[in-house]
Amino acid sequence: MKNIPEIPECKNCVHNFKSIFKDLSEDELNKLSFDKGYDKYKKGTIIYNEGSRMTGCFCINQGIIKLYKTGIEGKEQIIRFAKKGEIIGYRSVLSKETACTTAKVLNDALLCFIPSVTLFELVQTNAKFSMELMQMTCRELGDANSYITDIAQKTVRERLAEILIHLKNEFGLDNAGTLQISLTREELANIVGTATETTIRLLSEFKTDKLIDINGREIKFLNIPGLIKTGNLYE
Amino acid sequence: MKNIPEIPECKNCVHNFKSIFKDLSEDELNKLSFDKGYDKYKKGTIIYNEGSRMTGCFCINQGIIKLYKTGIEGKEQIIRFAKKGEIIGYRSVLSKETACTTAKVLNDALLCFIPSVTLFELVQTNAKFSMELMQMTCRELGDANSYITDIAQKTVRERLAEILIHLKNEFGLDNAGTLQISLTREELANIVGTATETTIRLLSEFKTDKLIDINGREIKFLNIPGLIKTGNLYE
DNA sequence: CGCTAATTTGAGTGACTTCAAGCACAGTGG
DNA sequence: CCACTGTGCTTGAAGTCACTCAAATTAGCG
Repeated sequence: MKNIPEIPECKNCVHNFKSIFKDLSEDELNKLSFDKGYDKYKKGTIIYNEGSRMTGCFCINQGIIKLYKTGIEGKEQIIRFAKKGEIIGYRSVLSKETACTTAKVLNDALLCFIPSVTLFELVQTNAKFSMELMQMTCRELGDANSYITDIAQKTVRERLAEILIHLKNEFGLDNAGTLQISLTREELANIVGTATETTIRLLSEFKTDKLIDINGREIKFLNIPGLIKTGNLYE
Repeated sequence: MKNIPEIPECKNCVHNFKSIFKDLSEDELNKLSFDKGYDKYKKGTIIYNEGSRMTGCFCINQGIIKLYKTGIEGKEQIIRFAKKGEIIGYRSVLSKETACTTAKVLNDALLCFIPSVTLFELVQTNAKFSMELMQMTCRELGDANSYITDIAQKTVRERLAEILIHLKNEFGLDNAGTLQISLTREELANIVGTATETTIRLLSEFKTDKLIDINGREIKFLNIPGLIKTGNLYE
């Protein structure tokens, strides 16, 4: 199991996706490459735990990471997923609090580790980067506030439809319309904030209503406007 | 209605509470004072609406502001309250998005208006201030994530107890143990994310259980550890 | 080794319970 | 007098429990 690819150079990586590091100078990118760690993580590995002190944040080079909080009686509440090009753990590093979520590998991942000092240095010296980071946080905060409203006011049915649309926007569909992230029913339930059985029943209903088609964990989108309507979105 | 007090000097105001502007230099504080607007707002006034473009943010010199989103069928979801020394609207200014909440005056308020350019200038030139602002946002994001988990997993009863404790920490009690913010049952319901009737019933139950005492809108805390337990907090 | 047997994990269903929303209406007090 | 509070009653959405079934893993063993 020792075929970790060569450590990627930040300056090559950064421009492939609209990375948070896109405003860094050549020198800063080189320094970042020099400072950072790099490792492979298998599915199911915990990258960091809720409540642990962070020594840096992670940039995802490959794979999908699930970020969740552990609530009453150990039930997980999924806060978000992070994919290629996104960074995780930055919130806790910046606020100097302990991690507010647990990060677990959903799809085998390659992660770069950016030490706290390096991140702070960049924030202090590069105002554009700092601004970019701030804006990302603000956007995330806006999303969180929206989700609070939804979870407080919408029915489970509406929320499930909404989450499906959200996952589509985040991870996309293949040519056949199949969602490009594979989640168990339980995970789906833990995003929506409901019981696994309820999620199963509602997915069946959506299938009956010809909104989606299901093949195991594959979810194929048949009627996107219908889902949007079911989720009470954009109104 | 023209007895607006003299416009407060930022340099005098900033040190009274742990303001976000505490790291500004004398010059920067003077410039801030010079740039800013100042006005009195009566209870019920809308300061800005969800979806509107922001031209600046507001710093609260006096009063309490209610920040809420409007959900399905106009039902309001209260996101937070802001009081003396806190700033509102900054998220939308920084992220250059439209306002994600509506801001309404709960208790007659005196607000300073900080134009966007002034805020951006400070962020660009004062790394310490920028850092402080970022940390505030990160903390708020952490809180939002926690609340998502609570609202998704806890019962209404637990959430109501939790909110009462939270309001206590935010607004304090007087000597008699009475909560120093006055909310209608409906507003309380709109924080918790439940129906007004349910809130009324639960408050009565809390009273029966000797956790609180109620006199109209006055809520007196009788058994704080009991409330903490009811809210499933710190476990 | 290869091929069952045993165990685990996830998906799906049905029956039952319960929490909380919704509706209607009666006070009440600023 | 209108907005807010409070109460009773009903209904429904969603949670819980208890299973079955299928597929995937792991163990066992000749």
